[in-house]
Amino acid sequence: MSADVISSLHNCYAFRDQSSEQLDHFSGRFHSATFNPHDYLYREGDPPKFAYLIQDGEWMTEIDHADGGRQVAGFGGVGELLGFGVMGTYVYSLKALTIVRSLKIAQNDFWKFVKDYPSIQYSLRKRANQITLGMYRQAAINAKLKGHERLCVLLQHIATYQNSDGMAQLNMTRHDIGDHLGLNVDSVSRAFKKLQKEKIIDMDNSGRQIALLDQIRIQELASII
Amino acid sequence: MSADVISSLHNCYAFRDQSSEQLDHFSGRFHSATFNPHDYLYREGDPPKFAYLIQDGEWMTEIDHADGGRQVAGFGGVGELLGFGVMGTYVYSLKALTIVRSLKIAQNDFWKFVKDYPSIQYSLRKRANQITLGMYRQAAINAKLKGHERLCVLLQHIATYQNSDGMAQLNMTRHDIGDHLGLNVDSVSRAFKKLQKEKIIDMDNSGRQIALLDQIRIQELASII
DNA sequence: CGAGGCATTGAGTCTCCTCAACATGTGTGG
DNA sequence: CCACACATGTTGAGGAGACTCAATGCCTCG
Repeated sequence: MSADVISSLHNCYAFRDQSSEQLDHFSGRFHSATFNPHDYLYREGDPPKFAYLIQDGEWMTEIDHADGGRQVAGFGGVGELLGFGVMGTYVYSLKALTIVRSLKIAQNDFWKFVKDYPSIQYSLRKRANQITLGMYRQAAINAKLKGHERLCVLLQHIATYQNSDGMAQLNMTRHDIGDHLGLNVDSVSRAFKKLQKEKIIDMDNSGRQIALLDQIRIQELASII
Repeated sequence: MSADVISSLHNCYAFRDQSSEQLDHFSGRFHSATFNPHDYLYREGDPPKFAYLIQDGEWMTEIDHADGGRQVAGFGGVGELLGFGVMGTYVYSLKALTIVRSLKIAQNDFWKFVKDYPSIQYSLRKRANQITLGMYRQAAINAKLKGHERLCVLLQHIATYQNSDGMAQLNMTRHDIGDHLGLNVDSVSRAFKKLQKEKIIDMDNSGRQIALLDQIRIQELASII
C-alpha cells in the first residue's frame, strides 16, 4: 500500500532524487483520490487545498475568460504534479479526461515536505521553467503555424505522453482541441480532414482514434519553421 | 552608493520583505552594469553567469527558432529581475531597447542570498506563476484577437510600465512588435494605421510616439471577449 | 553618395471564421 | 417505447483578416 505510494513518488520528477527513507517519512501524507471523466479535480478560483500527483489517466487544464471563452492550457498524462501554486487560489481548473487515479496531499504538508528536502525546490523551479518555456512555444505555434500544422504538434504531444507507438487516442472533444490551438470547432474538423486526405493520419469512425501514418511528415509539419 | 543599491533592491518584488540589515549583508555582491540600446545583457544558450535587476531603461526577451524565426517573449521596464533560471543555460536572450542601468549578481551569490532568506523563494515562485499566467494570456491573445486588438493590449502594457499618462513611447521596431504579437511587419503597420484612422491613437512622424486618444476604446478592444 | 535598416502602402491570394444545415449518439420524460 | 432536447461532429458557402510580394520613401552611417 505504502509501497505503491513510494513507487509513484519515485516516478515523479519532483521526488526522484529522494531516498526511500525520506519518501517513507511523508508517504503517509498522501491519500488516494479517483475521478471520473469530466470531473474537476479543482476549479480556477477555488482556495488551493491539495496538490495532486497523477498516477493514472489523462487530464486537461483550462482557464476561463470573462465572456465564456476559454483557454485550454494543456493536456497531459501520468506523472505530473499539479495544483501547488502560490497565488491564493488555483489559477486554472484541472479536469479529468479519463478515469484519473491520483495521490493528493494538503498544501501545508506539501510545503513542509519541500522545506525539509530543499532539493525538491530545485526540481519544482526547473519544472516551472520548462512549463513557461512550453507556453512561449505554444504562443509561437498559435501565432505562426496553420491549423493542420498546429494539430500535428498536438498529435505528437499526445502520442508521446500516451506512449502508444504511432497512435493517438483523443479523449478530449474537438472543442477542447480548438480552445487549445486557437481554432474553432469547424476548423479543427477541417484540419483533421486535410491530414486524412493527404494520408498523413487515419481516423476510425468515432474520430477519436488516430493512426499517425506518416510520422516523418508530421514531424516536418509540426516544426516551427 | 550602497544606499542606491539597497534602495533598488527594496523596489524589487523579490527583496521587498527583507530588512535593510539583511539587504546590507548582500548589497556588496551586486555590481552596476550599463548597456546601450541593442546590446544583449545575455544570450539564449549562454551559461548563466549573472542575474540582473533592472534599475532604469527598457528591455525585451527573445527566443530564436531553428529557421531564423523568432519569438519575442515580452517587453518590460524597471524593477524586473531576470536571468536566474535553473536550466543550465539562459533560455531566452535579454536585449536592451534603451540605455539600461542594472545591478548584476553572480548566480552563486544570488542563490546563497535566496537560501539565507527563504521568503525570497516564495516571491520568486509567485512571480514565476504570474509570468506563466501571462504567457497563457498571450497565447490566448495571439489566438483569438485581431491584429489591431492585439496591438491595443501591447500599447496598454507599454503605457503601464512607462507610467506615462496616455502616451506610449515605442522603443522597439515594428518587426519586434510583430514577433511578439504573431503578425508580420506589414500587418503591424496596417494595425497602427487602422487605430489611427479610427482616432483611437495618434502617431508622430517617426511612428514611435503614440498618443492613446481613446483609452476606453483601447480597453474594450484589448479585452479578451 | 550609396548601402542597409526601417516603415508604409497596394494588389492578389490563402486561411480561417461565421453562419447554416445536417447527422449521430445519449439521456430524459411522457 | 417513443419523442425530444442536447451535445458533438461534419460539411458547404461566403466573407473578413492576414500573408506574400513588390514598390517606394525616409533615415542613418560609413
